[in-house]
Amino acid sequence: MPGLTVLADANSFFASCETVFDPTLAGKPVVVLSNNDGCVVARSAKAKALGIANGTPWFKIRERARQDGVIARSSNYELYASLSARMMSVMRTYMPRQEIYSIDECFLHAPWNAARTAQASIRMREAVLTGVGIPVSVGIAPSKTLAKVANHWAKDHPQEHGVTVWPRADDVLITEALATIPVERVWGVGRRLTRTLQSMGILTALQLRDTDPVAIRRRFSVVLESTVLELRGLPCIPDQPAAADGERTTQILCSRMFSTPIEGFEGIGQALGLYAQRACHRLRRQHGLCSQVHAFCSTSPFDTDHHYLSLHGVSMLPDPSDDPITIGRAAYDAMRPHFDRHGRYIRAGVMLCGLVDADVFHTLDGLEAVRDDHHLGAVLDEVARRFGPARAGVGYAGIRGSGRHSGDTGAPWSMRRDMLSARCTTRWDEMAVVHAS
DNA sequence: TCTGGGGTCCTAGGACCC
DNA sequence: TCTGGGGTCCTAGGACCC
Repeated sequence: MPGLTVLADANSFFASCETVFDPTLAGKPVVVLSNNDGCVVARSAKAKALGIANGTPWFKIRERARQDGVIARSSNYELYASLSARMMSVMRTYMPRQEIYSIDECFLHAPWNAARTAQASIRMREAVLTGVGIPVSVGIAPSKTLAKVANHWAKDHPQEHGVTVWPRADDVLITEALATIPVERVWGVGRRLTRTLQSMGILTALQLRDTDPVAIRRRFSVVLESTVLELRGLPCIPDQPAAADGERTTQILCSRMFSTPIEGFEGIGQALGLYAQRACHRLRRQHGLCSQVHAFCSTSPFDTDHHYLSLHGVSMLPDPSDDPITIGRAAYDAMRPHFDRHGRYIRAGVMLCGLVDADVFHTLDGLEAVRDDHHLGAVLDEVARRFGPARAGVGYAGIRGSGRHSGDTGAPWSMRRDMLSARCTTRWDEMAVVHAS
């Protein structure tokens, strides 16, 4: 139906979240680090201006960054998820349909003309800024891909005041803008495609838009063909099914890097047990059962003194299950026969596949799921609901270290987050304190 | 010393069927 | 013994996203 696609995307979301409850960070170079304080995953505008790239390992730039006055924070996903939910709920009061695309961005459908859509977007942006404290940028266009490009344009051009409106794909101004945008900044064009496209002489978003879509489909795929059509203003990418509570995924993955390497199967077994229980918790939350449990672990690809090892095993469950003990044991059994005791492992993970709907499955005659007869999963879920995540579990999942974050088991390999901010919006004892004088 | 953690979709190719 | 064309389903792997 007629109307425009609106993409609202927070500016430097994680860094902005850190600033909401610590206003002393405003206007300063702030970076947020990945788990184990490994890489930079978000930068404030000032940090970007210092030339810090996303994905940079923190240990490589730490000294220099300190000299430059950069403030680093460990990632505080509990805080970010809470502020994301507030931001999304404010925005959906301004437009009739919202598709939450990631923690910091959503598509909105505006069934109006350009002027009215722009007005609503400006008000929406103001409401999020004053009500939640997060600055967002808005791109408005006939298709999602073009709205994404418009959103980048809004972020890169302060004179747009955070809202870029591109109502007609064939407008000469838009054509001129696309000519200045490198092809790798187009949504759906990653590193590999960029290289191939460049070798064909396609360097800008405009050149991609003006390439024959049929040729693109033959040479690449229907996905990239859609990208070309979307750049021409033809919407091809449908909304994902509503992101309601209990939404189903097709696989569940829980994996982590360790703060120090693990040698030997005992430690790997502990980690697999912990990750299996977290995956299992997510499985029950979406009312699913799984029929395959994958376990994997690997050594560091950066350790040139040792052979790189990447081990992977699968257990097929005789009957689909959501029981933490069954799934934990399956992860352990999947890895055991493949394990190489000579490795120094820095990562392990558990993936649940072959997911089926628990409510549908148990109605099938003659097929009995192994459904957590002892209700251990349900008890663990209730403990988590009342007291927060990771308060109780089997084996290492039931052990708490002295650190505040929920990933800390106290094991030597447990995740490190040395610069964690307070979870102001989800923990009574970490609420922000304001002094008046 | 120290390099994240989730997901989705598409395609090619093999197995199997008529 | 030899042999066609076309379809479906499944899986592994690749590419992408934030």
